[in-house]
Amino acid sequence: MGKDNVLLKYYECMYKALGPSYWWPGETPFEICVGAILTQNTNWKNVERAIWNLKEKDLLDPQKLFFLQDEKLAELIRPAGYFRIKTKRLKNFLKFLYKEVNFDLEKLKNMDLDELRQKLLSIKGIGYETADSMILYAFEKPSFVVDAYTARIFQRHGLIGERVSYEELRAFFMENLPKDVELYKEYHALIVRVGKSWCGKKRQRCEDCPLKPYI
DNA sequence: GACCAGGCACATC
DNA sequence: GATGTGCATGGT
Repeated sequence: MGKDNVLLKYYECMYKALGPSYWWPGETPFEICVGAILTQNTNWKNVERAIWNLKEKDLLDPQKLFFLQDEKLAELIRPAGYFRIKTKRLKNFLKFLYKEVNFDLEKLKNMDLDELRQKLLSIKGIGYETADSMILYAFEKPSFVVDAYTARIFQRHGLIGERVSYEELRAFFMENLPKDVELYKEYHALIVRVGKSWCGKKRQRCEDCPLKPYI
């Protein structure tokens, strides 16, 4: 990929069409982490309901959630779907926070990116996308987030093959973009927004997408 | 009613 | 390594 970087052109194009995204929607690093788990294969609207339930009871706090009964937590996050398994995943994350940094998220921010990524990936229920979302949006380190939209859009545009793995796709972006937190944040956000409105849906091809000139 | 949504772990080949 | 399946709610 040359230095008039195609990926940067995509970025400009999406940004011009849609404007800034102000992502991640969430007031604290912890809220962002919770949202990252709850939004796994789930519409964000449903996640908002779940998070609102937690906020309403003043429970959106690592220690409070850690001590909250599983059944209670499950009931509160029910609107986000997969509520039983997500309860376990949240609890796994909370146990990690307790054991690793005694609930002090600031300490995670001080870790090296690759070390933090490895630790997050070792938690059951946190896979690549969830880990990278936390690292980028909650802990503000330059780890590019790949998701279903990313793969679909760039496959449809012919920039990548049909069967690229998550790690390959992430490396493709990270090797061809400056390692910049704000750029990565906005880039992923724009991809999701383009995906929702234009050419990223499952059974759809590009029609009036702002990226059409690049196909 | 079918299909989809900002995935992941686990079983199986 | 790749592929298939269960997990669940709410919107279109």
